Order: sequence, then structure tokens, then C-alpha cells
Amino acid sequence: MALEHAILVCLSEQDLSGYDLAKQFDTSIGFFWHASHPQIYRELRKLKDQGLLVSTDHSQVGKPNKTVYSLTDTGREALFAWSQRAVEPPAVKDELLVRLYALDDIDRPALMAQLHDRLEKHQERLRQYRRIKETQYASPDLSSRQQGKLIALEMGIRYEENWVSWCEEALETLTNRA
Amino acid sequence: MALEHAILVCLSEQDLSGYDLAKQFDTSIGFFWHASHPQIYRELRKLKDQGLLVSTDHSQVGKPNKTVYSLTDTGREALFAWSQRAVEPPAVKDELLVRLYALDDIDRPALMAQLHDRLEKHQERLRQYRRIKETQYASPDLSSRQQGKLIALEMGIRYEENWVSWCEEALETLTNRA
DNA sequence: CCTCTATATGTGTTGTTGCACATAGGCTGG
DNA sequence: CCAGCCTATGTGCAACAACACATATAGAGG
Repeated sequence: MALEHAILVCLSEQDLSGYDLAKQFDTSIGFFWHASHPQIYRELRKLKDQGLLVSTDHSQVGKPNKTVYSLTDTGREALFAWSQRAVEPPAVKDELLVRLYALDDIDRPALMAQLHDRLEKHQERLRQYRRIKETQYASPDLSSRQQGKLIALEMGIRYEENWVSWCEEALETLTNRA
Repeated sequence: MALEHAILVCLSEQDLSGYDLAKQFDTSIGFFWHASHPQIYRELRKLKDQGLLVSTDHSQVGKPNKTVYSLTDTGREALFAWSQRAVEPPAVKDELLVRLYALDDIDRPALMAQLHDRLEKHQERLRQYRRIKETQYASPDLSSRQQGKLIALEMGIRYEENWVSWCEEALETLTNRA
């Protein structure tokens, strides 16, 4: 119950090839559910076998041809049924936080460097999310689908802001204590 | 590179049996790295075979005996070496956020109910984290190990606060738009 | 005496993910 | 003409995690 549904979600908006899907899973929806392309192609075949998708071959000029997938009615029903199922909050799994549990037995300067690195990475993502918000969701009149995506993006922004400020404070605390 | 190190981290503070470790992975360190007991017992045997741990049998009265594990010097070195390795930020994987991407094709009242449910769960965790902070980290003079744990706990608190406020606002936005 | 709960430790199976590797068309620039 | 890159689609394998199931001691309470 996982990638399968994320693919149905993507295809509920528009028909896409495996390659295009992989790009979505690297950018847009990938912020909240990442997947590699081998995973995606495998899942697409499975979903097609189950009758949730159909595929059509599109010939292209200047590029290799591609196979575009669309939701069937059964697929759309499966998406709806999935949306009614309860969701558990995902478990946090973060090595950096685990390392803080052994502050006496780890390489402290290395930890500080890692915190710095994390800070920069989260700052970069934050910039990216804010750029997306400004460029794609600035309109005052969003469709309900866009509205939903914006709410998710909002979580992304807060999540990154939270990390940025936490990293800064953690670094400060650890510096004063060194 | 995963549960293995979280176990080394736990044992760097004190010797523990598999059962005690499982409890830690349900409460304390489990907030940032969860594991089930079968996983833990399997990993312990592996780490022992690798020479990172040694075990001693402790007979108990009134309870079944237990096997207590301790870090060897090699184990402590492995922990230190691991702490020097770079960490990637963990990928977010959250079905609830994925569902927001298909707001037009899902069961909207069900989504609202799920948001409510999530809100309550995060509120509960937040209460739990704050309770732990007050009861275990209130002292002005913490050891450096405790200091590290507190920094991690601080992330837990902010993380939950963030979820709580996001859920509230998401519910509000979706209500006004219905 | 029986059930329930807590302590204590596992096996077996399945599902998911990640990662490395494989292939192939066609454009662009040196 | 060749290298490098983007498009496009896969296979194979290993690691990891989730979940159900299995087993045993011993106290507490009905």
C-alpha cells in the first residue's frame, strides 16, 4: 500500500509515461513520496495487469517512443477506496538524531560538520519550495486540486523551516558546551 | 547502516538485554528510530558474531533469565567510525500528504476525518514529549550525554508542534473551501 | 486451578526498497 | 566521427522491514 497509490494519484491528474512519472517522483510528489525509476516501471506493469491502468504507445520524433499510462474506471475506484483507509503517521528515522543520543562516544567535530551540512541542505530545499510556491501557486484563484497540492507544499515549507532553525540552535548549544 | 548503529548507540550508555533494548526502541530512542523486537534480536546476534558485542547470561528470580549485551572495544570503535560518516536527510514518506495531491478524486470527508485523527495523534505525542522534557531534563546541570538527548527531544517537540498547527490550518482551509 | 499479564527470546514469510547494472535511440558540440 | 547527455525502459539481487506466529517462565487475581 504504497508506491502503487502514489502512482494512481499522479495519473488521476494526467496521463503519463514511466519516464514522466519518474520525473514527478523526483520533484513534485517526490517531496512526500520518493521512488526510483525501476520501482516505477515495475509497479506500472503490476497495475496494468490488475486492470487499474491501460497503456498506449506514443511515437515521438527526435526521441525514443514512450508508453503512456491512463487510469481506468477500476483504477479511479481503487484510488477512491484507498483514500478512505486510515493512515498512520510515518515513523521518523533519522541517523543524525540517533547520534545525538551518544554524544559522549561519537566524533563531535564530525557531528558539528554534519549539522552544518544538514542546515545547508534544508535551507536549499526551503528555497526550492518557496520558489515553487511563488511561481506555481501565487494565483488567488486556485483549482481545488491545486489547493490540495498547496496545502501539502505548505507542510514541506514548515518542515524545512523547522529543520533550519533547529540545526542553527543545535549548533549554537553544542558550540557553547564544547 | 541502520538499526545496527542505533543498537550500538543504546549500548554505549549502558548494557542491556534484547528485551530492554526493545523497550528503548518503543520509547526513548524509538522516537527517532523505531524497531520491532524480532529485528532487534536478529541484529544482536549479528553484532555479536561480528565481535562488536559480548553477551552474559543473567539469572533472575521471579522472571525468566535474560541475556545482557555489552559493547566491546571494537564495538565502540565501530560506533565512532559510523559517527564520522555523512548522513543524508531522511526521505519524507507520508500517505496523507500524497492524498492531498488528488483532492478531486478522493473521499474528501474521509480525508478531513484523517486529518482530525492525525491532529489528535500529534497532540498526544507532543504532550508525551513535553512530559519527558519536564520530568527527565528539567535540571539546569545536564551531563553532556543528556544534553545531546535533549537536543534530539527538542526536535521531536518542534516536529509535533509543526504537525499540530499544520493539521489545524489544513482543516480550516478545507472547511472554508467545501 | 485457570487466566491474564509481563518478562524474555525467538522463527518464517512476505513485501518493499535500494542499488548496481543493462540497453537503446537520437541530439549536440568538439 | 566520437563523447557526452537526455530520453526511455528495463533486470537481478541484496538488504531491510513488517507482520504473523511460536515458546517459555512466573507472578497476580479471581
